[in-house]
Amino acid sequence: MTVGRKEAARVGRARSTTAAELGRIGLELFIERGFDEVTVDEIAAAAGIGRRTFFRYFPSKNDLPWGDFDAMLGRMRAHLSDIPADIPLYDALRAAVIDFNTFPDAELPLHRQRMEVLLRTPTLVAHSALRYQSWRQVIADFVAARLGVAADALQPQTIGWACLGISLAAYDQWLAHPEQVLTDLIHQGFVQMREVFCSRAVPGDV
Amino acid sequence: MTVGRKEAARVGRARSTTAAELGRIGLELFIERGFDEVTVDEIAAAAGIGRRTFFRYFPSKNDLPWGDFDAMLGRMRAHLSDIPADIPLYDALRAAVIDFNTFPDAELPLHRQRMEVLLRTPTLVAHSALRYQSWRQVIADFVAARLGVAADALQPQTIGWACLGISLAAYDQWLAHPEQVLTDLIHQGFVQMREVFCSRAVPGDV
DNA sequence: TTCCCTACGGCACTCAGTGCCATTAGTATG
DNA sequence: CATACTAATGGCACTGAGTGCCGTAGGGAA
Repeated sequence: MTVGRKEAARVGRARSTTAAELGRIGLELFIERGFDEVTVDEIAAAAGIGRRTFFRYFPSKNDLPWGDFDAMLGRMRAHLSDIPADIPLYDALRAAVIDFNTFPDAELPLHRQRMEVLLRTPTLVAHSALRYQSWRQVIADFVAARLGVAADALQPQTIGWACLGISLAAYDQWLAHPEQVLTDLIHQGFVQMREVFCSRAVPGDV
Repeated sequence: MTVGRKEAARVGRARSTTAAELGRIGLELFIERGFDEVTVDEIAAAAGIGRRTFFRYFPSKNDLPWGDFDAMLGRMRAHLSDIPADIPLYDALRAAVIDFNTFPDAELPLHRQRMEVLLRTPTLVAHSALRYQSWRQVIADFVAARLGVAADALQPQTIGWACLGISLAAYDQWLAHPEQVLTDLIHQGFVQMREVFCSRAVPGDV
């Protein structure tokens, strides 16, 4: 079980590239010409590998633009578990979602382009639904632990959807209005959600 | 501009089937053998039409299980515009979402099977994202009108996501626990959303 | 060197989806 | 009835994603 940080020396033939490198090359092509205008053959050729090999690095063309999303989920999970128990759930969620979407200024331009591809290409909008499932589950697990209920119960799942929705609506604004600040938009989303859902209930509400 | 209810007599060759009929046949196969196990060729053969013709009734295999979703959206839009202006936004949304997902008892078993296919097949979960865009927009348009802001503004879009999330989380519970009542679950989702988002804010919250 | 192990990549195949176009089956008109 | 017009059908060929199979290349270990 050598979990060497680079596992520099392994048996067998050395890998000819990395998922990160392949992702960089592919994303560049997508940004330049549009997702649907680039074939897997072209990405493979640009990376100097065979088409068959591409599918050993990414299960599908759709997965390429996401980069190492699982690692990001891991960090969000870690961040959530670091939040003190006396912070109210609403504030904890807001902090975690904002943290998840906070990037160094230097990375913002590329992040914007990546999200432009991901959120403005119908094929990818569709495929993203599968990634969002894992994202929502991270939120749901946290909410479930806080409330002492099962992670697949209605409330944690509903809140998972709400947080996802706040994020995606914020991204949509951010892409349309580049002068705005992404994390501010997420904050506003949380506030505006509260505005609507905390309006006075009519009599008879449970 | 003859908008005859059946337009019984038109010029040109008569259609050999209908989208509804094709949808019925296809859905039956999907329920029986699973979405991924049925090819378009098989659906076409079962319906007695050519494969090429299938794609004139549905833009993709993924669209078949949805039936006439646009018509349902139209009804939701109509229902929303019938809601008196003095009903609070939260209550109006809850009523509309519940109404959208209310079906006669006789239709429930089939509806459950349809949703089972739609929500438990990864391919369709992904594709659904595109349908949900239109659904959310109906909600967003209503919220925007109520609040007097643009339909593509942050708040209407965020609330659109929230309502979608409440619905889908409720459907997930409903599929997992057949003894529960779908519309009750949606109601609970609205209540539970409020529970979390209306918890006391810490000082400094805008 | 030889062995072993792992990654590579070519090939052939399935299936979704599309453009093209000849054919079919209707209605309208003389 | 014959002809003209119109719209749907469906066959054919093609592109592109994704997969199983398998021989080969390139690395470390004995």
